[in-house]
Amino acid sequence: MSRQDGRDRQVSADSVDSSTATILHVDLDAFFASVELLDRPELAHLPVVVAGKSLRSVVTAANYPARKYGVRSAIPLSQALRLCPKAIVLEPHFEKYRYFSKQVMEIFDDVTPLVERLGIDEAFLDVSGAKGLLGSPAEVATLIRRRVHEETRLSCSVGAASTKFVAKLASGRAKPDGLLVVPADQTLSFLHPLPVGALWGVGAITEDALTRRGLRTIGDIARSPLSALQRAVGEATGQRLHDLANGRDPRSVTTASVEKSVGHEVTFEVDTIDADALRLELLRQANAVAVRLRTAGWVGRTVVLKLRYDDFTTITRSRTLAESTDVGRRIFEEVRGIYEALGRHNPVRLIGVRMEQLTEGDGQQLGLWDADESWREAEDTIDAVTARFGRGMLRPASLLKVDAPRGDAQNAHRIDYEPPA
DNA sequence: TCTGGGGTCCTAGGACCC
DNA sequence: TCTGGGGTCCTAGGACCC
Repeated sequence: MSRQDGRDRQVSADSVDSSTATILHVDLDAFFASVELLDRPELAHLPVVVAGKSLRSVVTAANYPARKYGVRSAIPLSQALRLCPKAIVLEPHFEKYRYFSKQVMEIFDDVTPLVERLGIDEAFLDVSGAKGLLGSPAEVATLIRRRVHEETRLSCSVGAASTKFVAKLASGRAKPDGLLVVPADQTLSFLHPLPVGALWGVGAITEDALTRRGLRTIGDIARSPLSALQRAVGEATGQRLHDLANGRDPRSVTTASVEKSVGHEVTFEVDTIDADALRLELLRQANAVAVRLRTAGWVGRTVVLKLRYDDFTTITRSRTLAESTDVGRRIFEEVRGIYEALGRHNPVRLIGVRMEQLTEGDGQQLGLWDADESWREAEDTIDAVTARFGRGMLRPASLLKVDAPRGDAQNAHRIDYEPPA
């Protein structure tokens, strides 16, 4: 194996034969925090976390000085501040992250057409075809790291291996600002000492189930009989863990992915039992989901309502429609029906709407800025208005002004209405 | 000051059909 | 009168990932 880090950028990548490690996993270091610090370089050596304003927010990113205190992504902000009271809290700016993500992904696209994006800040690259033009995988990785730093001032870490899973583990071990190459013939010696929690798909609960059976390292999993593993964690997971632990990962780097669902959810600042407020939120989310469906040219057939109560118990209820839809009003009616069928409620902490069973639209709907589509938006807005001010107080149609010039996406659903006197 | 928001995948039970 | 097995669809919940 060969490790390269920020102090030692050019040296060790050449010291090992990387020709079998043709899959790269590139991961930006502490991405959200690093982007924020581009504008606030004077804070870079201080503990910084990125988190929303809400009292109920969680840490979405922590820089390395903050991690020294045990602050990590996904822990509640309140806990982070207990661990590190001096931490500086910055609000997230997702537009900026998308911008930098695009810059970085374009560098990847320059290197190989085989790029598989994984969220906003990481990707797999198959560089087996780059050998002639750009050099060995280690050389390609070094090139990527240099370009990312030169063009964005962000640092990233790269793992190079013969499979996706090992490449991802390697990038994690290379962090921050490093490169780790694991040649194919060193895969098992790299994997087997690692704890089971390092396996893809093993979180806290599965880790517990495995360690209770005396399986502590990936090597233990590799040597465990498949059937015993499957009894412990289920058929599919058992098979997958057994394969990964033995260095088998058949997944190739794939560029296209098909979305299976779209949804929105929100956690309230304060738990609520106000049925009107909940309905209004459902309407807002149903519309937002519908807009995303139409923008993508999809329709969905299964409507899912998600509720989390004040005691954190979470339920989902779904209904499958006879016909797929991309109309906010239709989604709202269904989800409202599901909600009302539930009867009485404890205080609600979170509410969400999701559409599943997505397929391509039939082409009848010409887009957001089609006049008919805009009228659907108008109808949804009428519902929002009447939900807020009460039915019978409005003659909605006469109060609405729909501004939707054909083909003008910007104004497509800007709908003005006059609130009641 | 306990626990976000976007998702994917898997399991298990029941209905229903052949 | 009692009872197969396979396959698909639907629903609910939960683990996990970024």
